[in-house]
Amino acid sequence: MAYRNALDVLADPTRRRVFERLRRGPLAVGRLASGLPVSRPAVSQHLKVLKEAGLVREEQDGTRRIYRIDPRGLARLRSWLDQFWDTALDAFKAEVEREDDKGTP
Amino acid sequence: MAYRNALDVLADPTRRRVFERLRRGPLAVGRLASGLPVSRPAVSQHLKVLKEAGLVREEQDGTRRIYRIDPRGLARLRSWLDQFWDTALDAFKAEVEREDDKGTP
DNA sequence: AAAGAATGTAAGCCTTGGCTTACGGTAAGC
DNA sequence: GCTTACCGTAAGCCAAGGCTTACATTCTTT
Repeated sequence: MAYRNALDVLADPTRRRVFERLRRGPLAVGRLASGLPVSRPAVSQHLKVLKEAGLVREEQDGTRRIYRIDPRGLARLRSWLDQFWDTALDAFKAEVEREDDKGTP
Repeated sequence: MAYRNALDVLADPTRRRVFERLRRGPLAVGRLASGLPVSRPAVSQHLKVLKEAGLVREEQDGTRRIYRIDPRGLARLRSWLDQFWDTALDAFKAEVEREDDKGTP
């Protein structure tokens, strides 16, 4: 799969846990992995995917890599959902009104 | 996998296309499948998953099954993202302010 | 320069799950 | 009642991808 959007990326439970741990602030890979039931390399691979999707940023600090959430990735996901939200809700609303018309002739 | 949330479910591209086609209004399975590059049973399976996740509702009309988006599923996904959005953005904001403090002593 | 710490990468295994074909079931029309 | 339309389900195949172990790399420290 060449391109993975935010939904693809956040689908995996472990990757979601990684992402949710970053919610409280930046973390190094080691500290990130120490609270999860998978190995450190596994976390590293998840971070790579999250980074490619624009959901996290990376910053080097000596021998450590500090990861933090990139709000731009969140914004893209939010806008997708918002757009969906609007049209889907409009359709739903119109549908309900049609049924109301039938109910009260 | 016993329980699948909205993110898991909407991760699959085909399933996302099914869901997005329902955005414009209710559709029967056959019509839904006729615009997609997969077989009708495949669409049927996707609809089952979407239904279990509370993202669509089903209604019988003769021999046809009409599917439509269930706004409640969308609402759950939205609230998850909103909660994430708030805390992640707070952390990001506090972080930027710390760097500003260092920049202008 | 040598050693240690922290992380990314490669290779391989193995489960998950999406797709197809084949089949079963139910409702409408003749 | 028999046929046709429409749909869900079962079984099986196969690619995608997550995990681990082993190794390579880079930076710091002494």
